[in-house]
Amino acid sequence: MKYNLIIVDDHKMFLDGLLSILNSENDYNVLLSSKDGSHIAKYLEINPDEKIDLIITDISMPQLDGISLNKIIKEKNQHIKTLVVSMHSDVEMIDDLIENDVDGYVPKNAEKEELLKAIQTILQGEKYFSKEIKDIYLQNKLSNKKKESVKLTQREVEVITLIAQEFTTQEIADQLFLSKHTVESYRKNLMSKLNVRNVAGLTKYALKMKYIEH
Amino acid sequence: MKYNLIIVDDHKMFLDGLLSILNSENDYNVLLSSKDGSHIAKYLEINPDEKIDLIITDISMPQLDGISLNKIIKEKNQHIKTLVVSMHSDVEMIDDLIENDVDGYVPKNAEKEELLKAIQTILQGEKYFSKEIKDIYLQNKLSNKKKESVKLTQREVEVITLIAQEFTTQEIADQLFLSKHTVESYRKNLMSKLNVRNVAGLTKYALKMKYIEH
DNA sequence: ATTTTTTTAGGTCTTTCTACCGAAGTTAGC
DNA sequence: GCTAACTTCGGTAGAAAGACCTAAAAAAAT
Repeated sequence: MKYNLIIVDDHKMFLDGLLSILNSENDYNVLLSSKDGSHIAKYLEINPDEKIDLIITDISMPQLDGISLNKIIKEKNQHIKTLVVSMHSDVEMIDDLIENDVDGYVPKNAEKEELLKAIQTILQGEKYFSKEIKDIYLQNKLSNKKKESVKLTQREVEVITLIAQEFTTQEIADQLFLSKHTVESYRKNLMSKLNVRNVAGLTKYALKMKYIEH
Repeated sequence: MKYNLIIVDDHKMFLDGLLSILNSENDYNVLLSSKDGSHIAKYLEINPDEKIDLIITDISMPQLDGISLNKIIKEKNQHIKTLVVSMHSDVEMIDDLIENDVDGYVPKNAEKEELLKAIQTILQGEKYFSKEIKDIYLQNKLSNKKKESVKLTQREVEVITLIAQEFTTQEIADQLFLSKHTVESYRKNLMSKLNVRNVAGLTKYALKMKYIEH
């Protein structure tokens, strides 16, 4: 009896690669492969009785991102396992995934053997997170004991967004109907909260958090 | 007679995928696959007589990025064709690649068929750039007629890199053994060249061009 | 209901940035 | 060889940013 898999990745070529790796194994039957998470969500809705064992998914996808897709999957089909294969290894993302009950995470620069091991482990009911991911996660958790999660308030996000959009303090003050002193306070607090030295640091943070587009 | 290929990509899994795609074709013989561009550079130096037809490479790689690798390849081995397979589709990057005589560019979300077509086309001595790439390129070139290609000098790149790394003018001056006036001149010229207003704009540009890491 | 956080704003002072100016030696392109 | 671009440095001056401080009303959390 073969396991039934579904693969989602918007990089078609990667999808092809994964497919040929899995097809060369005898245990797996790839039911469906798609470059769009929303297809999968619809498929699950239409075919509730289909026996699916594992869904392998990327994180960044155009229509429906991997995290949301995972949420949708797990909401209605707790028995379906999910494995994320991605090139992003931010702590925030890993946090997000763990909270959403993902069963495993393997970076795209992992070896083929590791991927297969991850699939096997997960199908046996265990979790699989690759060493790199665990390291990043732990290291960050340990070093951030005091810092805790740096959370910006709504107003702070507004200000840092405008700063990263190259507006001057006065312009930001005008736009938000604030005193320029207030905006300066925000900038100061932002820098100290985020532990950066100047606008360059704030801009990088805004980009990382996707407050502005690249 | 098979064609000899070399593949470079730091995403091991993608590499495996590419390999299995190419191995399923009969015309190609993958001599070497590596996740590090510098290996390839060394290999070419050690084996100057090896007959290599095509090198397929990613752009963003840890040790030696695709653009630099391409430059090294083309400097000593004009007969070797190069195909870039990447997920980045910025105009600047495409510009860079064309200037460095890359023979083709296919995005990672392309179909397997397109990849094979690209390889065939290039091996026949023509260039192959996928439609998406050509579109992005043309659209941007047309809208940027006046801007022209903004080229930064080596020194300018050094300065903008340090600016984006949150160093102050004085610190940059000290590091580069320049007067702070000089550094200020550079910053001013950079802003006017790149048409940005301040450090935030410079930082975003530095990130886009990957002068610094995210 | 009380405490904490957020939002707002002011002052002072130093440093840095940005905008102008000019200029000279070096390198590279034509 | 000439010209253009690059690299370097200087001055002046004003705007903005960044380092300190305090503080109070509003909102959120406990």
